Amino acid sequence: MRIGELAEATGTTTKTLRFYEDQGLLPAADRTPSGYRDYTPDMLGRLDFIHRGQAAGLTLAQIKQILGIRDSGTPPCGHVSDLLTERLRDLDAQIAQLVDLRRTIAELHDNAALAEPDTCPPDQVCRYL
Amino acid sequence: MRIGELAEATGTTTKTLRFYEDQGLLPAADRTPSGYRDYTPDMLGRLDFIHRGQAAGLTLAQIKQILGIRDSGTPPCGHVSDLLTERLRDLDAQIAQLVDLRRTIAELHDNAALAEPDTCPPDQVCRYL
DNA sequence: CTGGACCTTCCAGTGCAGGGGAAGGTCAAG
DNA sequence: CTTGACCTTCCCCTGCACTGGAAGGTCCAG
Repeated sequence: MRIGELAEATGTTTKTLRFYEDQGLLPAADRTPSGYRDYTPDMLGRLDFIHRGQAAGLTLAQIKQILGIRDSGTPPCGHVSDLLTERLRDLDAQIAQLVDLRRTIAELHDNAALAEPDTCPPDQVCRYL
Repeated sequence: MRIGELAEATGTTTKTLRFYEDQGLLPAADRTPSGYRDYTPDMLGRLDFIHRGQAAGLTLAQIKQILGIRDSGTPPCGHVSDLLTERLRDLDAQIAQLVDLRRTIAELHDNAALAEPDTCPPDQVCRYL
């Protein structure tokens, strides 16, 4: 299977596939006599895993690490579980921060609704922010 | 006031102040005879505004726009209010998306807790993701 | 044998908000 | 008179995940 076919089958681009190979997420592909990359069908599952990892908010570096564990012959499930735990912690922190920010902005916005722009002192630029 | 003093007074760095000047957020500063930047105290308020804008999640480009309105002699309050409205919309969308993702990841993580790694099919890399 | 679709490598740029560090000028204290 | 802290401009680097484009090779249909 050539790179264009694999790209289409997995909903990505040839550029991205070469980039993944370069970054070590995909093994160096076999080549046809003329130098074209020639992929085996198991790349479909690997690409799918990469997409699932991205959907879960993992970085390519983290996904690469998981793939490395799998490639070394060990089921990476334990590490995946750890990463998911970490991801949950990060998400909770991130959500809390955004909710906080939302509250702050809502207050500012409420104040701005009562605005008397002409009384806004220029040295503060705008007092509603 | 020299650039180092202004940086310290506003809790930033000289690098950042030169960068802001370069990006048009700060007007080109006056110079001493020897070429040093010489700031007037009203930069304190301007820098403070920039920090408030950043704390509200505005980009430097948006802050620059507001400053431009103020510099043209108009109170920018109306535009600020619009930006805050937009920011609220974006934050709501972003929070909803993260909460969604959190739920998905929590499910994956719960599944992973019941993991039997040895039954995890290699072609999927890890089925708990 | 020519055109077009596909493939190759390599280099550079995107957005965001700065940071690092070199090479050199300036100022006040000791 | 020198030391050290400060200032100047300049250009490149960071992280993240790609994307664009140039220059050239390959494959197949007409």
